Amino acid sequence: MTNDPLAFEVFNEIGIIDQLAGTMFASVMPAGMTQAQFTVLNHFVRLGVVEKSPADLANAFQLTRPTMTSTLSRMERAGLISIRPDPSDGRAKLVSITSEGREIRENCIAALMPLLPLINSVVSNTDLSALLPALRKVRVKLDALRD
Amino acid sequence: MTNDPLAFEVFNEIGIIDQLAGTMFASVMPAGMTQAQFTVLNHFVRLGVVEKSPADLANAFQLTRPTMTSTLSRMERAGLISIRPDPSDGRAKLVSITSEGREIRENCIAALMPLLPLINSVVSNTDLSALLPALRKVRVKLDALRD
DNA sequence: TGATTTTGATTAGATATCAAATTATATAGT
DNA sequence: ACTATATAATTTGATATCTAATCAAAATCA
Repeated sequence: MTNDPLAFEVFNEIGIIDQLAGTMFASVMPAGMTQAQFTVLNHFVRLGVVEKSPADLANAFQLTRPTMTSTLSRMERAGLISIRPDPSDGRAKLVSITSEGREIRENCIAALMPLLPLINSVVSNTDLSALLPALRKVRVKLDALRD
Repeated sequence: MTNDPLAFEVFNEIGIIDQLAGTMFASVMPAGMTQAQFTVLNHFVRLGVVEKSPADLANAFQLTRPTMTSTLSRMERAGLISIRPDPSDGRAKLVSITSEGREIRENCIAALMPLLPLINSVVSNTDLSALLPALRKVRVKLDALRD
């Protein structure tokens, strides 16, 4: 039936899983919270980042700067982050997470947790454990290709 | 470092790979051609579909009907598909691929092919072969969860 | 039959994403 | 110092995607 090259089939499966996982994610998030915004909040908390420029954030997530501008504007309007001019570079800005942003992120994490038993009920941790290093390997190699 | 549950880490890797693959895909596609549109063209050719309603297509790709309406409109405007009223159901429509759509799809396939040696140069077919059934398994289970 | 519910498609209004173009500030080069 | 180039952010205009709301036609049911 599917006579695609192996790599395309793998990417196809990955695309479908990403879509399914994304739908599960969205279905439990608080109103208005998106994956893009959650990723930014998570970055600040998980890595203990205090301040970072939009350009650095765009690089970290491998998104274009206009995309970051757009997401950050919305997040600032929602009170999740704070943006100030960079005193040492007139072109740049510095983004930081607000305490409200931290709270919202905690809520998101809490909302995500109930998904785990659901996922584990159909996919064993054994399978996931086997998958993780294999996927990492592919990701790293593919990432290195971007040059 | 990353202290996430296994499942989240796996989904995270999958998300990154999907993004990287999507970028590679987009970089070789002819102007204006998107993954969404290519998927529709491919569906008609690969499965030998003659006519199918927008609702059926939306189901096949697990997208909402408004999303299909939007994509199909653009594709019709571009001459890739043809849309006619369903004579047997006054609400429905029937979509089919045009000969121009077939040609464009061939061009896309041809444009995609050079990616293969590039991918194979960093990821072995052995690794991909191992990954495919594992991913399929997860995809199927996750898909079944959608109920 | 007549009213209710379901289904197909669309429109409206979001967010995320990109490429191309613009503006402002820095940096480099001569 | 002055010009040319590079970098940061943004604006514009596109596509894909979603949810909610609308309209029309079909199917169900009372």
